[in-house]
Amino acid sequence: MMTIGKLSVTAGVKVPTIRYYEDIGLMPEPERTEGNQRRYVRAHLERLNFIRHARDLGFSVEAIRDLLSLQAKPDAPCHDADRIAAENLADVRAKIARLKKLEAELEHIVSECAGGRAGECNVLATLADHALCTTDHGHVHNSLHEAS
Amino acid sequence: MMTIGKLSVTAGVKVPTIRYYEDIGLMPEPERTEGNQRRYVRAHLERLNFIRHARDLGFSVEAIRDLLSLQAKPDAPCHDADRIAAENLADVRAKIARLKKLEAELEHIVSECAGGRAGECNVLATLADHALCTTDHGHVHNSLHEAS
DNA sequence: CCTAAATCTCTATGAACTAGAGGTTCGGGA
DNA sequence: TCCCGAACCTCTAGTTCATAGAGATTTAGG
Repeated sequence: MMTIGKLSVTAGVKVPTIRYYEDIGLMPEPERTEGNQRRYVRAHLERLNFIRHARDLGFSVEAIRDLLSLQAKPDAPCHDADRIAAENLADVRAKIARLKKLEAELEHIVSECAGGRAGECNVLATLADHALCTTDHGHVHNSLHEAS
Repeated sequence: MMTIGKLSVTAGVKVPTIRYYEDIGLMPEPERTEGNQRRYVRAHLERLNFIRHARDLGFSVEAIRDLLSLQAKPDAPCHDADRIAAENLADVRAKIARLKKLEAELEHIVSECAGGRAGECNVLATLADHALCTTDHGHVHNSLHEAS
């Protein structure tokens, strides 16, 4: 039996957010004390961890709701789970690819600029041109500043 | 010279969102026709592409504003760019790591379940246990369903 | 038993959009 | 040249996913 505060710290989810998740039905209503305070058990912690991880990774609340509801029906769960997983896989891969590009650019910026040579850094031009592009839109001239 | 509709389609950003970006100062006010309609040039498209990519990758509007503002001051821009880059690098790496884990799990789900064997699939138990965990919280028993 | 910390509900704020109402402008065809 | 439907305009309101206070109540340790 743990309080909402303990659950909050353990799962790394803020107290109001836990109550919010209860409101929208992601978390079940826990038992209450005589004085109306929520008391949670380990199962709640695991569910909340699941929700937090999924949110961190960009799943919408709706997707999480789907996922959580699946386990309630043990008949033919695979098909739905498969669909949900497949729907996210391409997206996840695209995100990884773009983040890797971004990582490389950020590394470049940090290592190059940490030296302290200001004025020779074309970081922003680079970023504006290609760093964040997954779709190849060819060689376009950087005119970021012209737009502002 | 393109209309907001053309810009919207080309950049993949909805029309109201473009106007919203203008409101909050991410996009500059473009020229207008006699009849008060916005007309954009290529520079606007590039800037909007930059914004969209950055948003997709999880940068906040504030971070993007920082990045965009840097190029306006050519004096000692490196220091700021460096700081902004460094602030984001760790976060980007963490995101990549977690997404890779998620990718592996999703692949597993898709390949395993695509066979069609319903009822033998422990996808959800797997997810609930460890799939989405970056912080190792040890071997906890899956009791997701007990919480609902 | 007493009190400080934690909890309760409820309402409001925040970011980042998104949608709709009601009116105006644009551009291609008759 | 005029017309009309699509696209545009502003403005307000709603959405999602939280997060922050106000003011009242409960809990637990000394």
